[in-house]
Amino acid sequence: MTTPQLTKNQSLVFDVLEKAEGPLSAYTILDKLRDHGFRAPLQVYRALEKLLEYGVVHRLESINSFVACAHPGDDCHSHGIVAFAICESCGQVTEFHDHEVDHRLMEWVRGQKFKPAKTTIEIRGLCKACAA
Amino acid sequence: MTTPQLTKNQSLVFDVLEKAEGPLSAYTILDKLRDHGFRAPLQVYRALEKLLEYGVVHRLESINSFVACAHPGDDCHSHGIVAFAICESCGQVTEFHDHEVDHRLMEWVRGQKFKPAKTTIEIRGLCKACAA
DNA sequence: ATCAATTGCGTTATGCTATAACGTGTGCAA
DNA sequence: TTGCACACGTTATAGCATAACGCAATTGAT
Repeated sequence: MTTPQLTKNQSLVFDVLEKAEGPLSAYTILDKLRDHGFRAPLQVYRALEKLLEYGVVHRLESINSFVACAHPGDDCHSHGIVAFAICESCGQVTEFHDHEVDHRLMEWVRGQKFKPAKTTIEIRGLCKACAA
Repeated sequence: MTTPQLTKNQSLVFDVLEKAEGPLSAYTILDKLRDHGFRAPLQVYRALEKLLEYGVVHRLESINSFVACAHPGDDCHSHGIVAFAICESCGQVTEFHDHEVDHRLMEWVRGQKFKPAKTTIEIRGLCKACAA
C-alpha cells in the first residue's frame, strides 16, 4: 500500500510525532496542537487511525502511546512484524525487526490455524544509557 | 518465586479469572464481585497487581484485560517470555511459549545493552473456529 | 509485652484513554 | 444534480487506572 496525500489534520499529527523525541499519548498530541486549532480528542484519534492504517505511525499498546515509524519513506507494513524496545526511564523507543522471530510466530499460528491480523512485540526495560 | 497464600480479595479475583472463558477487564471483574462486597475498582486493581507479581495472572496489554495463567500450579515467570494469541471474534486466548523467539529477542537486547524488564507478545486475529 | 513497620483493605475523588452520535461541508462520479 | 464517500467539528459519554486518605491486622525486633 502506498501512502496517500495526508490531510491537514493528519499532517499536523504526523509532524508532531516525527519531531517528538519519543512516543506521545493522544492527549499529549492534542495539547501540542491546540495552537493549530485542535480542540477535541477525536481530531487526534481520527488522524491517528489513518496514519496507523498507512503504516507511517505505530501504536505502543503497553504504554498507550504513538510513535512515527522509524523508516522514513517506506511503508512499515512491508517489514513484517515490528518490535519495540521501550525505555521506562527516558522513554526512548527503538524499533526493530527480526525475521526469525516473525517466522517462529507465524509457524506457530499456522500450526493452530490461527489467522493473525496484528502482532504486538514490546520489550520494556532500561536502555543502555539509563541502565548504566 | 513461590506463590504465597492469597488473601481474600486476591482469591476472589483469581477465582473469577480462572472460571472465565476468556480475558476480563478490571471493571468486568468488579461487576462479578459486587455480590461479594466489592465496591471500587481499586479493590480489583490491587488484587491484580499482586496476582501479576506472583505470575498467576497475565495482563493483555492490547485489550486492557487479564487472564489466569494457563499453567495451573506453576509460576509463569519460569517459562520465559509468554506469548498470546487473542481471537478478536470470540475472545478466546491461547498462551504459548517459544524458546527460539525468546532467544532471538534476548540476543537483540543484549546487542543493544538494553535491560529488559517485561516483554509483551500478543497476536490478535481469528482463531481456527472463527476464521472458518 | 510493646512499639514500629508492613501489608491489606475500604472509600472518595480524580485523571487518563477512547469512542458514540450527530451534524456540516466538500469533491466527485453516475 | 443527486447521491455517495470522506474529512472534519462538537458534545457527550464510556471505559480504564490511580492518588490520597484513613483504618485494621500482622509481624517481628527490642
